[in-house]
Formats: sequence, C-alpha cells, structure tokens
Amino acid sequence: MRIATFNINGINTRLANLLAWLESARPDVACLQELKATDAQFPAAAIRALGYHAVWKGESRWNGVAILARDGEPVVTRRSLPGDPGDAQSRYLEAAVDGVLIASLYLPNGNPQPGPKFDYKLAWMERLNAHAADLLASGAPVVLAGDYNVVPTEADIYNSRSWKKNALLQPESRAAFARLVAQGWTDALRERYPADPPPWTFWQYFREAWERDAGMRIDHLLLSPAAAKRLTDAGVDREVRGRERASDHAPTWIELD
DNA sequence: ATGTCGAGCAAAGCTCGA
Repeated sequence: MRIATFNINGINTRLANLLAWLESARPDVACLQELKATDAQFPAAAIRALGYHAVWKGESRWNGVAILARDGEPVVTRRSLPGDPGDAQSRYLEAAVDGVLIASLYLPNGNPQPGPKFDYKLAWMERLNAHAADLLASGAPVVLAGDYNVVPTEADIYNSRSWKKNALLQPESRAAFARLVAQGWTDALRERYPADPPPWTFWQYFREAWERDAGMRIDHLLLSPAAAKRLTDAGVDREVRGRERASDHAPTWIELD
C-alpha cells in the first residue's frame, strides 16, 4: 500500500501536474495540501476519471486539504484538528482507508517570526501533539502525512545560514516536532534514509533553489507503531519538482506491507 | 535584505501568502 503526501500549491493551477503524477506514480492513497480552492472548485471529476475517490476540505484562496484513494471512498473521521473551535482554516482532514487511519495535514507556515502567525503555528502544533497522543493510544495503524512546515534538524536543509530567522527552523518549531516524534512516532523518510543528507521535499522558487538543489525536508509521514512495523520503503518523487509550472514541493511517499 | 510565483481585485499594478 503506497501512501503519498504532496503539497500541490493550487490544485487547479497545477491540475495537469497532479494528474500526470497520479497516472505515473499510481499511489494507493494521496494526501494533498494547499488546494487553494473552495469545496465547489475542487476538480473531483478529473480525479475520479483517473480512478480516485476523494474527500476534501477547501477554503477560498488559501490552505485546503484532501485525501484521494483508489480502493474506495475514504471514510472521514475528522474534518478539523480538535482544540480550537474558532479556528476556521482548512488544514486537517482525517480518514480511514483500508484499515489505516490517515491524516492529511497542512501545518501553518508561521512567518514572519516572531508575530501572531508564529504564535498560531506553535498553538496549532500543541493541538496536533495532543490529538496525536490520542491517536497513538488507540493502537491503530496511523499515518500523519503532510506539509509540517518544520525543518526538523540542521541535517534536513542544504544550508541554514540564510534561514536562521525563518519560522520553519526556529528552536520552538523544532522542539514541538521533536516532542511529537518522541511520543512514539516513526519519521518514515528518516527511517529509510538514516544517512545525511536525507532527500529534500521542498525547493523554494527564489534564487534558483531547484537548479542548485538548495532544498530542505519539510513534508513528513509519521507512523504509529502498528504502521511502522509494516514500512517497507519510502522516497521522494523528486523529478516532479523539475516539471513545467511545478509546485515548490515534491511528492513524498511510503510503502506499507 | 533580497528573491519567485500565482491569485484576487478590478482594470494595472498592488497586495497577500508562501
């Protein structure tokens, strides 16, 4: 069972890229982030035509997450992250697919830092950690997949010199992510690629980052113990980042037995 | 400090978010 996560950065703007990748990679499940589309604008028919059922949570202009699955309609278990009923941003969707509980999450970017956006990021991470602990306690196979907007360690970026003040690298962001993993989650890409550097998942549009391979690892799949023991492979579909009108992220995936 | 990309608004270039 192949489960992928892909920050598409505008599902309608980059629909051709998404469809081409789905057709060639054929993941069983695809978690998408940054749809930048309302529920009504979601291209359900084009995705269905490729054989994928989908559930989604849109928003006008920003954010938006989805879960696609080949075997049947994902069974939605949550459409928002618990802990703040006033949070209207579409950043969390959770569903069961073939006995695996899967979350598609889009963690707040948090820039500029410091400021209210960074405060929101850290508060969101606390809510995620609380909910993740509940999921872990269930004993179920769980995959928390998405754009975490966190570079976990100095080994997860080409060079942090020009990124020191960025919210993705702050000690608070890294500490919250480390606390999450320490609950008992397996960082699948790190498990598969323990040597430095790991594969990058994101290359910013600025300053020819892709051409220079100036990337970082911010898209993660965290596995509960019941899922981790089934992990057989993981990787990044790096070539997708080099295509015309590409997202600034590449699809990142795991294979479960 | 800067840089790129794309959408919205509204009619062209600015603003926003990333």
